[in-house]
Amino acid sequence: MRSSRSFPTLEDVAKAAGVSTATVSRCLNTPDRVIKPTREKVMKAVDALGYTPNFGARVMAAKRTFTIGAIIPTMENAIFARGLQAFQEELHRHGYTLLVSSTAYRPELEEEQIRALVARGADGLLLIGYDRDPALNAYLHQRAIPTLIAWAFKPEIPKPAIGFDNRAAMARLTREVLAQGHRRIGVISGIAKGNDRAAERLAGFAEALGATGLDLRDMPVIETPYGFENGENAMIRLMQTDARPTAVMCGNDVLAAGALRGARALGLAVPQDVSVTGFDDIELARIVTPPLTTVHVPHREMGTKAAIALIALVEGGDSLPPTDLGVSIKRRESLGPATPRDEQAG
Amino acid sequence: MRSSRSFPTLEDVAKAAGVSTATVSRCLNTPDRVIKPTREKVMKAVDALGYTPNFGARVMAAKRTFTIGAIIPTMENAIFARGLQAFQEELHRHGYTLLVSSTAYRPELEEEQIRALVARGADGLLLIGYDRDPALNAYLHQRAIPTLIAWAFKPEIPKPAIGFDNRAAMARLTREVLAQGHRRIGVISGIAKGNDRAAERLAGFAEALGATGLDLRDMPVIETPYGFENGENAMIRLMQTDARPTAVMCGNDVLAAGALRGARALGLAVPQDVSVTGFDDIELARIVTPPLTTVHVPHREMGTKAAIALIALVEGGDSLPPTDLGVSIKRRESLGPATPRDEQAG
DNA sequence: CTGAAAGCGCTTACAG
DNA sequence: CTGAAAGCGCTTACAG
Repeated sequence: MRSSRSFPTLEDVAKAAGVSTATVSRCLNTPDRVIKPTREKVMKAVDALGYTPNFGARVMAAKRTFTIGAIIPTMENAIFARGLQAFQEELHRHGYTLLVSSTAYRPELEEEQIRALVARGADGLLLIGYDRDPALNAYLHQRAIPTLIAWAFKPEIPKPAIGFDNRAAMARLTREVLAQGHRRIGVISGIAKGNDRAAERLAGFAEALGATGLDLRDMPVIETPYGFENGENAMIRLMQTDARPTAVMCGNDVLAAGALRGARALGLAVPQDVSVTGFDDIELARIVTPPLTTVHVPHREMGTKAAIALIALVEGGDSLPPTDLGVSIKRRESLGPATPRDEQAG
Repeated sequence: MRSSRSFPTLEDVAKAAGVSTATVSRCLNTPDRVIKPTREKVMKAVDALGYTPNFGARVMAAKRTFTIGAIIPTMENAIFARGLQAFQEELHRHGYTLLVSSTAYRPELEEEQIRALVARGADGLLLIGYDRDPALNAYLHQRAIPTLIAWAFKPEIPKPAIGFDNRAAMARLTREVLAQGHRRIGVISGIAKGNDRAAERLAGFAEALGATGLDLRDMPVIETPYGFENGENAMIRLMQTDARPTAVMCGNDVLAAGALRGARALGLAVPQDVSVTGFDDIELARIVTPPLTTVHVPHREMGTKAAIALIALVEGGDSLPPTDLGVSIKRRESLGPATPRDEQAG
């Protein structure tokens, strides 16, 4: 049993070294405020006793846990896994530890998770996207928990955020698709409700369309949870209609990988019969055949910068302007020129 | 500033409700030990003040954090991401929070991470595999931190573990490959040093080979860090030798996906010219062309059961026997019968 | 540069 | 069922 055996305390060390507990504490936390001989005596005692500070006591006295909480939709999606990995590595470098929780893409669970992490003493919080109940924002504000929003960036919202403009990115990719002559473009989107990144991507699509005089309402759009099989099924549905799209833009790479397989199941060649695009540029985008034209998002960079920004927030206390990481378009084989309708209808 | 504003304390609640702090504490932690009228009075005060327990104080007094630490090689590998996701979901269900740290596949970092999580007050630890410095094991034992090993299972080692027998699994898959007539089999393995799972897979391969009168030393084996491009390069190297293997077994699915692309780069058809197998059965195994024959590992189940077992260890205190989850072989198109040497040499 | 001492906000035997 | 009080092990003004 853990509690029955007791570990050496600061006081034990102080006694062994013949100093006060205050001095031991200083040796450990602010060593330059102690002269060298004293410090050496103390450190020797620390080593001899195998002393480790008691976490709870330290937290209570210092009112900080050096712990950062992150709440993400899921670790199973490579984009969050990579970003979170980089986030954790950077936190570790600064002496912080990561507390994680996931909502499994059920936004209604987020509040409970936030409260749990706050109750666990998280010094700061990393949250994905802006969509949130005002009451929750009020709670966060009242508890004065530094919070950073990642994976999204809206210049008009004055909250600390680090990410990229999903809408602008999708608009850019759409313009590339339009430039290839496509005029009938299908969309396989993630569920937009409760996911502002998905909603923004759809909005960006509509925006680029509008600029060319086209209308979103004329395009076949399917919303489906992110997932390989869902992409496959959606693709099959889209291509079995009378007015087949010549290009299908997907809400992320996983959906696009599924769409590729859907096309194959239908005997359609990509991009000759139909073009496909993704979003995120995860490893999968390079692995599938043909490789995906997609939006490259710097996930690791986002994670690293998010860690730095959040620590600054926690330690500095003052707010940070939203920062836009920017994305680029990765041109690969899955996007080609539009094929005249009659030819492809075969 | 967080520290300047102070939140209501237990004592504030006690005063507001006209009871002692002990009673408030009981209402929150062991409500059945308080009669209903008292409890209602207290809860009303809790709500009115918006009271939340102070984490540090609670930890110090209770000597528990309700926090579990996990140290994994990386979140970027889907197998750990999925398992950890399930692990976290189950922990959450039991009121525990997950603290994560990763070694980026550098085993020498593990000790530091373990100490950091212990210092953060983790009530228990999830560790991957058995390979560990004896001094570290001694430290864990001395601190009396309940520890569970996952992703591996060795019946002969009497430590709490939950996983599967990597060696037996690889031996089984090898027998399938042998049954297809392959006698010259290449291996693209993960780095075995410091990774007992990779080492065991290699050992399982050798074992099955030996049972058929073949010898590992006659087979071309490449060790390389897990990674798509590494698999691709290794495959190209293997197939450019004089004595080409007719089948290539890979240490995991990511390497196998790379091998598939390497084969394609060389103009080799899979499985007609060369068979390829994977390990893990992540989503990718179904996505690539052709889909991979691989070992199916129940990652989510492992995560969920690991959480349950570790909580039992933390709360019960007594040890658990190692449990074997078992794996199955997924037969897909990437494995086919061996082709006569002269034919394929072309 | 160092020490005595208060205080952080809970939990939990121990009484009653 | 409830309360008074000790105690958990640190940190940090405040003196000196």
